[in-house]
Amino acid sequence: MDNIKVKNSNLELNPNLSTDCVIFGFDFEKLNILLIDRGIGAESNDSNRLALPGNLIYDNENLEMAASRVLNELTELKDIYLEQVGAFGDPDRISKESDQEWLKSIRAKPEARVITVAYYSLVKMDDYAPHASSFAKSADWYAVNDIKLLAFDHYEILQAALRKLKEKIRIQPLGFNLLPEKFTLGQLHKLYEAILDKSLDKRNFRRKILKLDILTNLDEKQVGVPHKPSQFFMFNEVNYKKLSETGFDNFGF
Amino acid sequence: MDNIKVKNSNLELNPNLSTDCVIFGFDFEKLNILLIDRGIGAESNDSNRLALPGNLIYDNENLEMAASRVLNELTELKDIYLEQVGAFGDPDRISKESDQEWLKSIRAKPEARVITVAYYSLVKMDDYAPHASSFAKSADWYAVNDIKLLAFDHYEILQAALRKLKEKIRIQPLGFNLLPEKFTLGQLHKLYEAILDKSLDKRNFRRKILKLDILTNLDEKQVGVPHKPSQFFMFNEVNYKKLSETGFDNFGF
DNA sequence: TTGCAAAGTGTTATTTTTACACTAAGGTTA
DNA sequence: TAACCTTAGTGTAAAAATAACACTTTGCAA
Repeated sequence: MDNIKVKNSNLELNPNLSTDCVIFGFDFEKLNILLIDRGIGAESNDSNRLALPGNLIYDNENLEMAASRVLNELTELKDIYLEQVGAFGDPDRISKESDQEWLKSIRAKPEARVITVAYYSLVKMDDYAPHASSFAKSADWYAVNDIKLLAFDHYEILQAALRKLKEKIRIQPLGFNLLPEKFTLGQLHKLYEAILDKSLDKRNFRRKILKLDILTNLDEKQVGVPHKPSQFFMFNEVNYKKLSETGFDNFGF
Repeated sequence: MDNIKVKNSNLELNPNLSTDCVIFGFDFEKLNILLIDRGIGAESNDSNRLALPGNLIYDNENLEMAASRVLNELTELKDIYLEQVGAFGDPDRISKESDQEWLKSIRAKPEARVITVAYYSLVKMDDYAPHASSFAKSADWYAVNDIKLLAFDHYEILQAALRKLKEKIRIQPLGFNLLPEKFTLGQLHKLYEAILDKSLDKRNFRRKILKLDILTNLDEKQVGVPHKPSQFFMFNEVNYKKLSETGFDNFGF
């Protein structure tokens, strides 16, 4: 780690290339996203203050490394699942006045044309405690569904990431990166509903997810819940990984 | 068009940003790709001579415009279907010796770090007659399955484009951009087999594709073929477009 | 006239999907 | 302590989709 930082700091940040991270987390209720507050604009409810965490890319970094670095600087998490969303490069994507104002405060060449390569990542919310970082005065989780506006073209990037995530869930198992080690089928069910943004029949969901053979029943019950306690499950890492690689043709909720 | 060219020529090509096009065509037998021959390397069968058409991006261009410009310079085709494959940006993606040699002959800063944004496009092969262009001494169609090696990281880009195309065919109708106006069900069948790289049951394919309600039977037969002549079909543009937008959940061959 | 090559056509068994409602367990409350 | 609330957990039947499979037709060529 330290080696890499030293190496990077000796090299130039490329003024034309940046990366932005769409960091998803799940709180057992809804899908959340980690955003930084740029701390400009008067209203505290001005969503334009919020932006995806991101930064310029060093010339010796590959794209995923750069995204991983941004994620790590912000959350101190390592080895996090990352998936490329795509490149976003409209010539005027950073030229809005409020965006330029902010860029001037943090960048050497705020007017340079920048294309950004966006990645989305899935993290366990418990693993992250919000705190500041080099490029963010503050960072926090926000419910995805509450976000209506973001800095730059970040709202568009978020929507693209959501689309990708929804596609992904159709052909690969999902949850390993978003849920704690032990979880209930109800929680997994809620996660799928949150990502797909629609309700799924409980019995059909259970039958289908169990047939995938990626879950291990821990024979351990919830305690202290004011209703029938649920069984805990964990992912069978071997089968989960196998299925991630092969994918499945039909998981068409 | 001319306006755009003039505007572009007044602006700088950004030395850090390029676009590459994976241009697919179908010859009723197999999937083909349009590649340029860099004309270096001794052996004529040295696939390393071949590269995806691509170029640096002007600072006032958005990414799709740039890809569209490259495609248009090469083929003189306009309004072609383009889909982003993603960004490719390993720091050493252009540093291979033979690649550097070529870059020196065509670029001002051959050593600059370049990330490329790749697009794939689907074109009717008949609409294109191979010819040279500003960035290509020669260009020709090659069978996708024969390609084992390309310049830079272009082979990797091709594979990523193929993956995307295969995913796409599962959820959207396809063929409009690859087939002539009139075509037979056999040709459409072969197209699907070529893209998915596996054989599909004839009767099941026909039933499924007809159920989509995107085809119009022209009540017109092939003539001069040494076997039972086939009916010609065309796409029903309205239904095709509608289905492109909604997509379908299951077309899981 | 025979042969060849691709077109065109249905049925059946299997699998997958969808829709749907009640009982069980534990804590909370009146 | 009984009634209540909340989530867990369970099965079936109808409908739809998929998969597997073989023979006849048409036109030209030999």
